[in-house]
Amino acid sequence: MSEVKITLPDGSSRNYPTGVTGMDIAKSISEGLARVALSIEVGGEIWDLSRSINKDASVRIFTWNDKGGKYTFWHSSAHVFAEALEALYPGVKFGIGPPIENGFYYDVDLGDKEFGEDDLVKVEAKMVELARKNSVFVRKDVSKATALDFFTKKGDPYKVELLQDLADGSITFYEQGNFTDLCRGPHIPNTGFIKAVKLLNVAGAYWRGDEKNKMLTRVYGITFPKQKELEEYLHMLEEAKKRDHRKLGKELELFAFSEKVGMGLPLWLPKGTVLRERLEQFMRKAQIKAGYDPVVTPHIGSKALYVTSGHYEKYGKDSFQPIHTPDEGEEFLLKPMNCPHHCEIYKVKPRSYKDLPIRLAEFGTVYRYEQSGELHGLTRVRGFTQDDAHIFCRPDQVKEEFVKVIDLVLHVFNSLGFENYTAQVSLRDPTDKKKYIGEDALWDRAEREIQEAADERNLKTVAVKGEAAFYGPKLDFMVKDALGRNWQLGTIQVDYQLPERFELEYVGSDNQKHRPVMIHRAPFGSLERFIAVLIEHCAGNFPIWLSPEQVAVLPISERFNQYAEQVIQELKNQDIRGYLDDRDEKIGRKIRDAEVKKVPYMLIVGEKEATENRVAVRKHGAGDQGSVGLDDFVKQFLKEFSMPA
RNA sequence: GCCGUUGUAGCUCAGUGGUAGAGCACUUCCUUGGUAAGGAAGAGGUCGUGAGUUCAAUCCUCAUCAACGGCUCCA
Repeated sequence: MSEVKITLPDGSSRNYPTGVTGMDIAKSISEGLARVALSIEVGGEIWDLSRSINKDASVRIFTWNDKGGKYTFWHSSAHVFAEALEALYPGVKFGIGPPIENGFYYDVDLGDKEFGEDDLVKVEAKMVELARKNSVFVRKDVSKATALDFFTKKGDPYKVELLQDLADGSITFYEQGNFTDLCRGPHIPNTGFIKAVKLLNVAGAYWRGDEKNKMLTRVYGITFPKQKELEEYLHMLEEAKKRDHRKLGKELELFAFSEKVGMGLPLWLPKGTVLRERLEQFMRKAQIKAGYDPVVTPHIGSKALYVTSGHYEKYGKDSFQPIHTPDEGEEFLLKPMNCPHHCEIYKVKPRSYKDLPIRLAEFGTVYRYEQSGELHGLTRVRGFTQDDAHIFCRPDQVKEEFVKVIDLVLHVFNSLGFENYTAQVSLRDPTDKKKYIGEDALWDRAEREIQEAADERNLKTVAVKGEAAFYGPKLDFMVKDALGRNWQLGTIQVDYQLPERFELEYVGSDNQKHRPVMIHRAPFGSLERFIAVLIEHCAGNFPIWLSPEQVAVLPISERFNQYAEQVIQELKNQDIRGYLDDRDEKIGRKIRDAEVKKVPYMLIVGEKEATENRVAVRKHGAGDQGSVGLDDFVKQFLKEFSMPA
């Protein structure tokens, strides 16, 4: 009998009879493993445990504790969802139903049926019922003709469409209970592993992600092998919602929106403004150190400016519409980006190669007419301020400048404790060249330079096609929000197009005219989005150098208000931000209110403190810290909590 | 922009085909209290907006605006 050599993750290997299954291997390792095994990775592919292995391979058995195991589990859950849906609503047509980071979704076409909350509950119950049947997932190789015939007869046009793109010989069906689906697999051994089911929400999604196609109903769900894990997950979601910047922004009085002002146009309240201005100061300082020159440009610019830049052609009809003046035919646009203005600053005088790089920085407020459905708290707004700068440099300086910007971005992230970011190299979509301007050679060069610069700083990057700006590729720093959604914060872009369009020049050492290269960069991205993500990261407990209110002075009774005034005045003299709570309330109440407002330090003053010029220190979330002299407190505070350099 | 859900006091939310309620916040008074909510009284709402059905609409219908969850988009 022939044998196959199976190598396990620990490097050990064993021989098994040819045709051994993952389940056989699991059992041979331990009965315990066999009971919890969900799928198996064979030579880099994830397989069903029941599939025969016919050649030597490295394997890894997945359980619920592995990402691959969860993936398999949720993929199978999507099939059970589909089975339940079909049982309850015969005639439903199915799109695709993949596993995702947390759970799965299935896109379905329910015809005219409205699918709401009640339906979710019904389908959930049905799923649990079906899962209990311990139906086995059976894999079948089918020919394309058979598959097409099956789904045509069943009346599943979306599956038929999917099949048309698949090659004959590579098509598999999976069947469990009364449900058969076109599926590459793999699946868990049987439905009985699925013990807890929650359908989370209903959404619309265009078929194949194309807005020209029909919109299907997308149902999101998640399943677990234990009820308790589902409860923990739902609890975790609730906790995450408490950190939502929209909730905290309201509670901590940082920003607000007004229907009258207009959607997507944030109003910065006094406390939010302090936070914002602190961040600006921090960035200004860092930029001065890095050789940037601050500039200021107007909020509008004539249409000609954007025709030159190419933005008008690209976004003109999807922007806020032109502002007209009493002069016939004169048009201005609200500025949607700062680059064209900065190009004009570059052009105010002839530049020599010795002047480069020129780094023009501006906290530029821009306005973009985002689609109404896209607006989202502070992370996607119609008016926002970029910590923008444009570096005009010689071609031979691009990489060095790019690397310096990477350092600046990392400095910002480190100073604010952002550790879990993804550095994404955003490239062109090679299949859709119409979306971009400029010659291929320049694009290739820019894409190469970005990757080289990232490599130079040992930045772990992921390359994503189709995410470039229309004028050039980018290096984007992506950070997740409280609910796991990805947002782009910092961005660095190499641009050979705008210098061309604006006919920017410098005189080289050869006394000839040359084109500079432009690097667009914004380490925060936008103040708005950055603050949103910052709020969610620290759950409103800001680093103290950023806190809108750093210290609350709480007199024990009105008798000590006068001393408290002295304390708060001294703090203000030392640039420490704080407030005096001189309300006619008990100290317990004042403390509670300050704790709820997440004020980092509370200074409690009464008889003892007033006579000895001391303060009783209480730290947010940590309680009483004992009493110190006011001067010592101030000294220590300034030492510990000044803005990072 | 598209699909779905929601819209009641400053905030969080009850509630009803016969023009509304709670808690917190707010105002006043009492209280002067030592580390997470002292007590009392009061004020506050065209029930998102517009139209329709009805003797009567906050509630039913339609439209519209906004927010929320997604999709598409994101200079």
